[in-house]
Amino acid sequence: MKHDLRVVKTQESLRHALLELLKQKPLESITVAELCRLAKINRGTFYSHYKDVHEVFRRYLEVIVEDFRKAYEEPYRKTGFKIENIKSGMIQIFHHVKKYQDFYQIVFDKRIPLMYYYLLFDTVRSFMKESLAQSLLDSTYSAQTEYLLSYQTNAILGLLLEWHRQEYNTPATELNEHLITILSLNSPFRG
Amino acid sequence: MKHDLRVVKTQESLRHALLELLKQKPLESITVAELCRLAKINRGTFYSHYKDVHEVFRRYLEVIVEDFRKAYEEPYRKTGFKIENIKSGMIQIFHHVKKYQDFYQIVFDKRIPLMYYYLLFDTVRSFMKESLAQSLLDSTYSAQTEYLLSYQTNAILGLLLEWHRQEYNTPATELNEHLITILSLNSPFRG
DNA sequence: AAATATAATGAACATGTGTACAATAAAATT
DNA sequence: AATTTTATTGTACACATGTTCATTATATTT
Repeated sequence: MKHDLRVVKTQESLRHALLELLKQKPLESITVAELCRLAKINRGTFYSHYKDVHEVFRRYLEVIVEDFRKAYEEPYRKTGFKIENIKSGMIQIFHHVKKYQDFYQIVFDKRIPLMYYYLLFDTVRSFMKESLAQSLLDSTYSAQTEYLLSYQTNAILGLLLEWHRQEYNTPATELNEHLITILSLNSPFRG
Repeated sequence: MKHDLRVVKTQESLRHALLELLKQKPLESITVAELCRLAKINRGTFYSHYKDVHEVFRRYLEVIVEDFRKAYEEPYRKTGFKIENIKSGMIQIFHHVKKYQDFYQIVFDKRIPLMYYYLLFDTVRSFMKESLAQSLLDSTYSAQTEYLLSYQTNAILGLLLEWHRQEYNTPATELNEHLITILSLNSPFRG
């Protein structure tokens, strides 16, 4: 009774229908009704699984964001958490975003709720926090640190935001260089 | 025929009704129908002025964001655009946000479209860009600069985001100090 | 295979959305 | 003050939302 086949079938149908509709129209204009029509799922059934169309998208996005986390982690792994030794070629996040450009275009769309942005934000921030905890003494950790973390996290997301505005035309490799340059100017965690 | 009194009356009624409803419930749950009922405005009339409830809020918020811009400008004015001489007491943005906390709580709510965030972002970024243009040679300006601007702009907004998560409990004066400390670590525009 | 559990369906209901249009009311213009 | 202009109203319509509940279908368990 763990994975009822009927439930699996229903959710797969809905997810598949959503991806199909996203090829045709923006997420914000997709209604529960048409999603159910296409998926051949009763609307009442939909509501027993999801609150709204966003929830279908969010569950799918969570898988992608997990991949984002891994991409973000990469330079930390490569440098053995000596992040000051980072090299441009180690950066994977921009390649990741480019790979899932269709999704990030939705995430950064002005009509879309902040919720997805926060999903990214939390992912980056929690990883940054962990890696900072390793390299910092407990005594130096303060309320200041929380703000510094959010400052730095959001700065990184600012690059993605700008990329989005440039319609993802800048090559990922160029963004890698930009990030390295910025990081060499801004080194908040040094000393 | 510039300012038809009927139009003014209608828009004032709707704005007043919105502020009234916001005392009771989140923006996302306010419907056009109930807004019109409270404002005693025909629903058809509503649609001849606004696309949706968000548009009523957005127009109101634009006034507040203009005040935000002035608050952001303050240290630049006080230092005569020698921003490296900034002192904690010159910073006004956090006082501004605290003053309009009720609105910023909405802007940063996870259910709210990114559009309002972009309103803030664009305000900060365009000002930063102007003030940077003054202190920079034309030749040093490049695509890199666009990314650096978005990086720095979003970093500042990261502080507001963290403040929101801390439910605005941190005193504004403490945030001033945090910002000064961070800026003294991060000085991307020096030299 | 039969019994049991439960997910999915279909129908209904009150309310909201977005649009259209003729009738009315209230402005601005003369 | 009379005329013209136009904003607002009332009504209607097709469709969407979110919920409820009895019925049916299809899993899982025995």
